[in-house]
Amino acid sequence: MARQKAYNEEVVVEKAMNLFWRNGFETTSMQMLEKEMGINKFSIYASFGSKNGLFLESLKCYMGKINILLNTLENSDLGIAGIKKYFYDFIEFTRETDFGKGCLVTNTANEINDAADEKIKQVIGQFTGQVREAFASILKRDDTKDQVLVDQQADYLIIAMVGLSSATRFFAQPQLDNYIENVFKSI
Amino acid sequence: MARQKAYNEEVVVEKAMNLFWRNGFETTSMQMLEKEMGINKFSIYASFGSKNGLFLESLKCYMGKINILLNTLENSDLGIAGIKKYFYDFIEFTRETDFGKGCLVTNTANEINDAADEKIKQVIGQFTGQVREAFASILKRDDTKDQVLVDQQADYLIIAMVGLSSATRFFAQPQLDNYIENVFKSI
DNA sequence: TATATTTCTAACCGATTGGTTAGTTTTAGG
DNA sequence: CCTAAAACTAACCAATCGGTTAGAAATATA
Repeated sequence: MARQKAYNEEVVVEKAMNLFWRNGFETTSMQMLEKEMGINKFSIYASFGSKNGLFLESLKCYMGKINILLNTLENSDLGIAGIKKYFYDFIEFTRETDFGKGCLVTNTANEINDAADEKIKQVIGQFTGQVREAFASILKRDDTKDQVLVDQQADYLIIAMVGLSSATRFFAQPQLDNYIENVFKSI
Repeated sequence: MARQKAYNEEVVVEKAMNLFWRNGFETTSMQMLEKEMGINKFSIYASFGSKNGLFLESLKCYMGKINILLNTLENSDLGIAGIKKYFYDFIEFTRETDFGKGCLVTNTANEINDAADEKIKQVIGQFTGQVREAFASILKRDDTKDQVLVDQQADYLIIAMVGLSSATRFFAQPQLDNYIENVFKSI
């Protein structure tokens, strides 16, 4: 009954996600988003309400991509070797984006302060918990490990993963390989 | 021959450093700095030239504090146990500042993009190299390790340290303890 | 083809950004 | 005590921030 949208929301969100990923939330201005998404500021606000709303959708888009890696992990029967493979897969995933900027969620957690938007903080917590649970569910398959050990190792691995996320931004592949091999030597 | 400064530059830099540490470079505005440092914008520009100049001095101030920990490490004869102690000392150091914000240099490295000020990028590189060398010099004291192993372990430890820096911001003490114990289990 | 509804363009909003400057206050040396 | 030099206050600057809005353009339905 009226004029139709000249853009697809999923498509433009992915473009926004890439820009946020490359530059961080604060550094990414509406001007830059207009250019990258190829649509006018009006359309961004019509579709996503605010810069925050667009960023939340971008985070969800990112998490969708990570979930593919997590599903691969959970469907594998490699045990701890599968988790190690996830670490390597994650590096490859971040390299695919042609700029090496680690994990968007970790970067966001590093950027925001306590006064940040509650929904964003919530998404960060959910995502971290989700990855930790994926690790724990794999570890739990080995019934020689009791729950205490599973929790300890999952806690260790999620922190090692946060470290890897930063490391992919500043260190070369041989150092990252060396890091991962050492991380998995201790479990 | 003229009016004298009503403030001490070292004192106000430390205040600026704390504000930058708490909020990051971009989020910290000149308004906030004026308030925290207790001096007028004019005086800040007279003493430090620019927001960037003030930030560089703040980074140097931070590194001076870390150097105290590194000196303690290099003067100890605890070997790897001394490096482990440095990890714990670092956590305590970040907790002392009443807001838990990890390592200012790591945070800065996470925040800036490729187009950032060259001097800042240089300082980050120098600092990372300095900490890595401190680790390497301790590892080298054990003459059962060859140079290749020393380099590998130093590379591993510097990445683990970057990870710890982020982790202090989001994880509680038991998880951090668990992380450190696992890190040092493998070397 | 007429109309109702939505999308779009582009100018605009107040607030805030980092940074500057004119003019006043202070103070040490002559 | 006078004066020159530095420190200070506070008003100001253009540019940019996220966000809004009036009016033109497009289009599915009647």
